Amino acid sequence: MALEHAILVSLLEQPGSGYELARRFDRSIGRFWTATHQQIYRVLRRMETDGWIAAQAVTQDGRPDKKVYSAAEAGRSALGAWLREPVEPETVRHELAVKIRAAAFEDPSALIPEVERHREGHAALLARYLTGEQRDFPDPSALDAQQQLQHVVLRGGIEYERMTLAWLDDVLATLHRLHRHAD
Amino acid sequence: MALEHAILVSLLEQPGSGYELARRFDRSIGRFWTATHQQIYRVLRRMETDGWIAAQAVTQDGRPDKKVYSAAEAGRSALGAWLREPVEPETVRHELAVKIRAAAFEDPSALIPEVERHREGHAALLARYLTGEQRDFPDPSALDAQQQLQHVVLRGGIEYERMTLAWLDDVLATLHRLHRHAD
DNA sequence: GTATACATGTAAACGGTTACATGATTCT
DNA sequence: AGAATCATGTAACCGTTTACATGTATAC
Repeated sequence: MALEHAILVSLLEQPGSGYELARRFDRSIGRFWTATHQQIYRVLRRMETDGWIAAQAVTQDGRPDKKVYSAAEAGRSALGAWLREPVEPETVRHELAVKIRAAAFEDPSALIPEVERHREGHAALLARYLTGEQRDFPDPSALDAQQQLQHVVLRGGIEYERMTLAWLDDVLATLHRLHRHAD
Repeated sequence: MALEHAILVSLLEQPGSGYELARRFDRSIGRFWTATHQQIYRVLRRMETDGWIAAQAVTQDGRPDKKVYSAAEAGRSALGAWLREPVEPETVRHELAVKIRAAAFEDPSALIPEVERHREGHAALLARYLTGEQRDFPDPSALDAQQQLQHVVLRGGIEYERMTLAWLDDVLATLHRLHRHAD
């Protein structure tokens, strides 16, 4: 389980409320770990009970009050212990790949719009990553350790999207070829 | 959920028992969808109840009897309906990326052996994919539709591993650079 | 007036993981 | 004698998803 640890990293980078964390998980952290607000609130309560994080109530006017969490010493050392544990190989769940193999038993060209929609999504994501890279890391030679590590993770996302786009083009070419030969 | 559909695809490609399916999920199908035998047996029973698959008892001597499942008409049409549904974007769970960002709050060089172990795993997987490609698709111009679709999915796996290897080299270079500057 | 953003929760259902269980056969 | 392969299952637990719930404030 890494949701606790992803939350710890986010709170170490910047303290925040459950709501703010949920928004971060929709954006930067969500690139490599997704979570809904329900999960986040539940885990935050457990982490507070365990002393990994500390909450501070912040009253706001014009807006609901919020609880701002920050990482506590116990959380920091738990993160360190987790870092030294070996990573289990990630379990793969690639629905589109299942569909592509399933297409052999239906009309393969019916998948073309689906794959094109996927392709557009990945192209849009790549564009957002590249914009974010220029905004957040304009001068790669002037980054501290934290930023360099954030940047290398972002580069991974960028390369993943590039590879995926090229592969989806390959998939589309294959589907079109099968379509032509089915005529 | 796609486990049902992954099982259907596998049974359409080749009927088999729960045990045989579990082995396939450890190999070819496991490239893009993982499942343990417990999950598989549970889902097979549900699918049989729903009429998606049909079982045939096969008595063997020298070995335990087995139930060989094959896809039924209802399963085939369920697969077709699923194919026409839009794919939800996959939820990402990339534990190593969380660790890399977490490394900013610990000694980053402590992650180096971990990343190297990961790198070796991906290199070994790439080698297996390439061997499998040569064995199963020696002549890409002489493939039927089913094989072409299997091949394009395998090419996706190969490109994913290549990209990951290059990225892990990038990560290692970053960690080494941080280590040198920390001296 | 309607939609969106802010802010936090409960409850139920589902899917996946881990541990345990059984029993025969073949290979070393 | 012990390990690995074949073959199928139960039970408990945990994490994730989805639906429901509430209420204020701001923007259009």
